[in-house]
Amino acid sequence: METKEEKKAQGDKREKILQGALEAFAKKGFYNTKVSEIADEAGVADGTIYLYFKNKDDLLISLFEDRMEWIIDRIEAELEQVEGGTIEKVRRYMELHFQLAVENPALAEFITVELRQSAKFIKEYDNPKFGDYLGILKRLIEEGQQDGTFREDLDSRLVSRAVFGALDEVLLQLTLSAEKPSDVSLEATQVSALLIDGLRARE
Amino acid sequence: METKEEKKAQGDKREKILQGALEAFAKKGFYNTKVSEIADEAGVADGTIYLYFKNKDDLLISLFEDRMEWIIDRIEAELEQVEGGTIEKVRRYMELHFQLAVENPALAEFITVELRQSAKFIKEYDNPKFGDYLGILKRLIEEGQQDGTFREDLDSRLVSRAVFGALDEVLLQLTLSAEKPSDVSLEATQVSALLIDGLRARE
Amino acid sequence: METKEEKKAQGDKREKILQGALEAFAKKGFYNTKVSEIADEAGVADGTIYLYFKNKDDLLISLFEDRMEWIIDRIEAELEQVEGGTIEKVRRYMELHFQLAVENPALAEFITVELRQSAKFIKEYDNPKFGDYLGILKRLIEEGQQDGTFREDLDSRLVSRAVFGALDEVLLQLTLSAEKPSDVSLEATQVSALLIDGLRARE
Amino acid sequence: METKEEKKAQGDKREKILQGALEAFAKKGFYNTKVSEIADEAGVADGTIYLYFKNKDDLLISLFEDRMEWIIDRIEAELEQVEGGTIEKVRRYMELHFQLAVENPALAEFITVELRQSAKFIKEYDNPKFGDYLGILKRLIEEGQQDGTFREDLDSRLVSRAVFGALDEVLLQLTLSAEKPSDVSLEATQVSALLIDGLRARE
DNA sequence: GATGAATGAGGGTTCATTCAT
DNA sequence: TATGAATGAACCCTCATTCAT
Repeated sequence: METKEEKKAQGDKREKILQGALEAFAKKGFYNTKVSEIADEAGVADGTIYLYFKNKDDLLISLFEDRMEWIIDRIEAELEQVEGGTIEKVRRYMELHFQLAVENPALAEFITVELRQSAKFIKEYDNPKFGDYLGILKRLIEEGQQDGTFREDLDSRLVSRAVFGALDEVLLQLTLSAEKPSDVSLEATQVSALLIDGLRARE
Repeated sequence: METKEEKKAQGDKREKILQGALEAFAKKGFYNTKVSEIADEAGVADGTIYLYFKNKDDLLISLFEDRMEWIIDRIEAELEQVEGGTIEKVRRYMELHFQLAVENPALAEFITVELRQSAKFIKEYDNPKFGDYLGILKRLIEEGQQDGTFREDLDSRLVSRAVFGALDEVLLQLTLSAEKPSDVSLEATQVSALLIDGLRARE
Repeated sequence: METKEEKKAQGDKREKILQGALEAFAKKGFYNTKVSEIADEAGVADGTIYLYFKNKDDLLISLFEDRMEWIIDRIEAELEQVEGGTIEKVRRYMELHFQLAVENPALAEFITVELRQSAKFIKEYDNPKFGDYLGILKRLIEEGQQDGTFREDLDSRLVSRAVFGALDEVLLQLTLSAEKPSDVSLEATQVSALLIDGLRARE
Repeated sequence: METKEEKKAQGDKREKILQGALEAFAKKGFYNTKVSEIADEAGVADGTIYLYFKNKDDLLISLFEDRMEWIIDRIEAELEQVEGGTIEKVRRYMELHFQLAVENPALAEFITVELRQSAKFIKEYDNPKFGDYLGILKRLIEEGQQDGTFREDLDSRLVSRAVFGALDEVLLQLTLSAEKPSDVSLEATQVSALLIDGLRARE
């Protein structure tokens, strides 16, 4: 029992810091956020952050890893529930992408805005979890190509990128607009329609 | 004559700074670039930058404005040459998007990576030129919807965003990969195929 | 019995900390040594140190006091064994100074390097034990002056300082050199020769 | 003219910082001196220090180099003036050692207290100028050994160390005592007597 | 007593911006 | 205009010390 509680207490503080960082980064961006602001947001002392993370960069990377992992788990769990063919799965994937964003606006802001910067400038970090996330979509597309649902003349890797980009940009726009939407089903439906029809095999 | 030469000389120095900033931002990102590095790259003194720009933020914004304007001019000029219907124009738009990126790799890196950050964190700046650029695409789509080429059930504003996102993400990927591609026609073709087929009206 | 054991246990832990501090200070110097490193070296928790010492300064001072006392006891015990006149005693004093250093290299590094700093910057501490150590030498010199062995035109306090300085500097040099000497009798002999001949009364 | 003035202005600021650092280090020691205190003492902004020195360590090292060089020049110039044999020169060397200390009390405090620490803990710095300073003494001793004035059974390197140690320790004591002496000829004479008689060849 | 996670004041260093030349 | 030395506010991170367990 004791070890479990200790583990939990530790995890709690680490998680509080990650969450504080997420809020802060979403609000002001990585480079405009002071470590002390993260500490404030998390309700810990500045120094405490350095008990759990090597430095500010490491905190950013850890936040990506942690949240992407959570997203991947959620998406994969939901996709398993889907009854229907590949198209239904892809549609659901897109729907979930938007839905998670609406449920977690700070996370959405953080990922849409910071992912690119960090991909490029945090040295020697290639964000494997993001690759995993894209991999889910890539596999769905390949499934569709194999079962004849999707056209075969498109490279699955390239297309998964393009689809992600489309979703991400639309989300960015929603995210940045002053009034945060509580419902994005319209947007989700339209973007799905565009992309799925683009993917569909023609006779 | 004299005024013109002076104007030109001025313009030359201003342009050298903008170009220096572009190179520097592309290489290291806005937040990791020192003003002195921009000055080095431009071959001017640090202080000179402040004769032409209010501050570092203003330099970033001016760079966006200037380069986006240039891109818009190029795209609009090229689109006027296009013979053929809306589909041909949209295809050409996408092609040009990639082509300009290949011809101006620093510019491509700069825009794909920095546009989002700056959109969000440079205070009170809503990047009107970027709106203009998207506007071109939006108008093409609306033309297509009016002449029956494109489906009418999609919001042109939303779709133009999605299309831009798809192009941009694919470009980012190309841009970040170690070996810079000299030819991206394959990628351009595939992404066009996906998106244009998604846009097409069905009978 | 129990109290004695407790006392001993206490003493053991206190001594472990002092020894850990000695090793650490010798290796990296007072200002470059973290309290946590001392704790590591001593095999105790960081907080434990504060049960035995008021703070890091106090630990330094206590270490001086303790080790100087031990040195003084050793020297005095050995000097009592010396058969022969003042000259023999002074020679033995110098010999012992080097010998103790060779036997306790960490202690030698610590004292040669840290004594001066601490003498000056640890507030309100005038290092009485060091005075005691010098006092032994001073008294030997005065004995020699009274019994006619040593010249009387020199101030014993000043000379004891000078002699200590000579020994200390030579030791510092030996201590800092890469290969730690296991035998320093040559150095001891030469320095003795120089200083004792300098002290000797002339007819 | 202009270049010379510029050079001088530059030199002036660098020198002001060195002098400020010297005062500050003498007063509180290297590790207890904040960079901002040095800046205050020098009458410059904190950042200015980093235009002239890489970091705080570099400032310390530069200060050693610069001041030791000055001392060496002074000593060598004075020794050239000495009429008389080796003994007179060694006596003068010792006298100058004390005299320079009295004339430059901050410098004396700095060198007596900080030299050892820095010798050991500033990484990869072996203080060549200090070697030069000792070299002067070593050469004088060797001269004396060759012309028969000094005994030949002592290693000149070792003895020069011992002599320096004796001088340095006596100086430290004078330096640390509350009332700064304006005249140290007594001390100089006594220490000279001790050491020179120790060095002298016997018939 | 013993622990070590948590604290938060403090300091070295950076760098956008200024201004005397 | 152009320069670049100088500025000093800002910030990341360290580490001596505390205290709940």
